[in-house]
Amino acid sequence: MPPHYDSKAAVATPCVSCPIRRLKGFREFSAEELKFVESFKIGEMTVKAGSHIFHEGHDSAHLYTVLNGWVLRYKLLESGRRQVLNFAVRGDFLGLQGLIFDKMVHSVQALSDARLCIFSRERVWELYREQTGLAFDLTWIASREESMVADHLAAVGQQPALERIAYIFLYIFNRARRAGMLQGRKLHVPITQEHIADTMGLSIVHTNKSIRTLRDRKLVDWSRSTLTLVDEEKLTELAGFTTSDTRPRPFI
Amino acid sequence: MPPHYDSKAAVATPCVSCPIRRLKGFREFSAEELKFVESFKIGEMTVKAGSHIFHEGHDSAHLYTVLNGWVLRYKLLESGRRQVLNFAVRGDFLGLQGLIFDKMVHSVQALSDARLCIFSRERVWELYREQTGLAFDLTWIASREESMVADHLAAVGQQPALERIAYIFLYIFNRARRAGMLQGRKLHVPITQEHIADTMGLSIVHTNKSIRTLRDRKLVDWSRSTLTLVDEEKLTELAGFTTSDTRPRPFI
DNA sequence: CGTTACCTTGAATCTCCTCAATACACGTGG
DNA sequence: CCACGTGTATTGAGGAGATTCAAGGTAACG
Repeated sequence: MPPHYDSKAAVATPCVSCPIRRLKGFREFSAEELKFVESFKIGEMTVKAGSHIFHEGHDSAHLYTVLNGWVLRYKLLESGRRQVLNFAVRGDFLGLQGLIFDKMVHSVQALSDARLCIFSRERVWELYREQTGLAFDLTWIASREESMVADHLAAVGQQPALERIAYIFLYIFNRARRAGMLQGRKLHVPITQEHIADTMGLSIVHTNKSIRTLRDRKLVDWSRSTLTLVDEEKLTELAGFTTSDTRPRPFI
Repeated sequence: MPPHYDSKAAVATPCVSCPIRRLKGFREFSAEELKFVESFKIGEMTVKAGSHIFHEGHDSAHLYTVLNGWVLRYKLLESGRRQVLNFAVRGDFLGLQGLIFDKMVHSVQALSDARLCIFSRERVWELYREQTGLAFDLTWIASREESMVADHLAAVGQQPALERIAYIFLYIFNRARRAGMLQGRKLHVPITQEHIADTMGLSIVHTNKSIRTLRDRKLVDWSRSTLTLVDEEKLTELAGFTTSDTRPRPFI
């Protein structure tokens, strides 16, 4: 089940001038690393909003880095319910689990139109052999991903609804902030209340009522897919804890 | 806050005759890898039941592999509530996050008296430089850990209490099975109902009532720290899904 | 201008939680 | 050997929080 390749794909950017590298918080690459990544990169592709990049249970020949857009990682249960595991943004790596386990253990879907960088799965071995720093980056990425999912688990398992919503809003906002995706204090996200509900283990109805409470208390605003943190401090206090995203060290 | 070293520590086993390597499901090591791991290993230690191996927020000079015993990884929230992230058994690696983030993002505690293999954190760089296979193993370990936490998240976020308990019992049993820790169809575990509750985001009382229901339905038995799967098939069906532990490929 | 996707709100219900009390096993010290 | 404390398991009762059901409402799009 190959992903949908956009025929109108723009010309791929060379890694040297990759916009992600310029974002602060992303580590420097050596000239040698940059050269390797350039050869490691197969190309770029654009996926349409709603289309799937990986299907749970299937394998994939490729690995991706998100260049633009919002991406969803989720699991479907036999009951038909969906657990959202995480949201991916610019700079996030996709498909590591497919590489490790030979098949994906969750699905990955584009929430918005998204542009992805494509990497060769075969050459990963070369990467491990020749690029120690990049190999460590892959471990870093996997470990950080675990840390984020663990934070979500703590929120879902131990916090009441209002605190959970506060937590996930903060989380989404902070991730977008680091990826340079904010419009001032506002953030436009293609995330619905149903996504929030499926992330935090709540019903849509209760999620909606909780969001309304947060709005009434003037902590956040949420309208037309735009998230505004009105009072970030109080929201942080309410959430109880935040994913402390120390120094990111992404793949591209 | 250094871990508690047991003065009565037995002599460390050479890696060549490591009992874990003989367990099926663990990958073979090349002679070269074995030699490296031997030099990578600092020693062994025994920790007492209840003592901490890592504290959230602190760093550590060492990495560990569990040789024997049960280990708990958990997070404490500001509200005082605890989220158990996972249980570690023989062959599981501890402290990777401390290596990656310079500090632990969760705490690690021995549930029983446990014997650990100690590795040098400094020499990890050497590992990445010279031992491609072992470097990949570390990524594998991080990725698998994420996958397990993601499964727990799906259960906690989307399943009712009874299904959650069924899930975690199956999970614990399967992990113990792969580690060769079963006594026939029984498993002696130093896990309390409170641990189960804090893993699955339930109160102790409701956890107890759910376990009772499972016992009444003759699916499991739980008495004196001994877990028996009376009807594994029905339990699996009830749980809805299980962590499909493909080919383990641990560190030692 | 009708369809679709998403958001919103009220009402009834139920799952799960807290409180409270008791029981049981185990280890320690008198 | 028994009394006592501690940690764990058990059970009932009442209530809070979250769910489901049901019915709109609103914005976007062809």
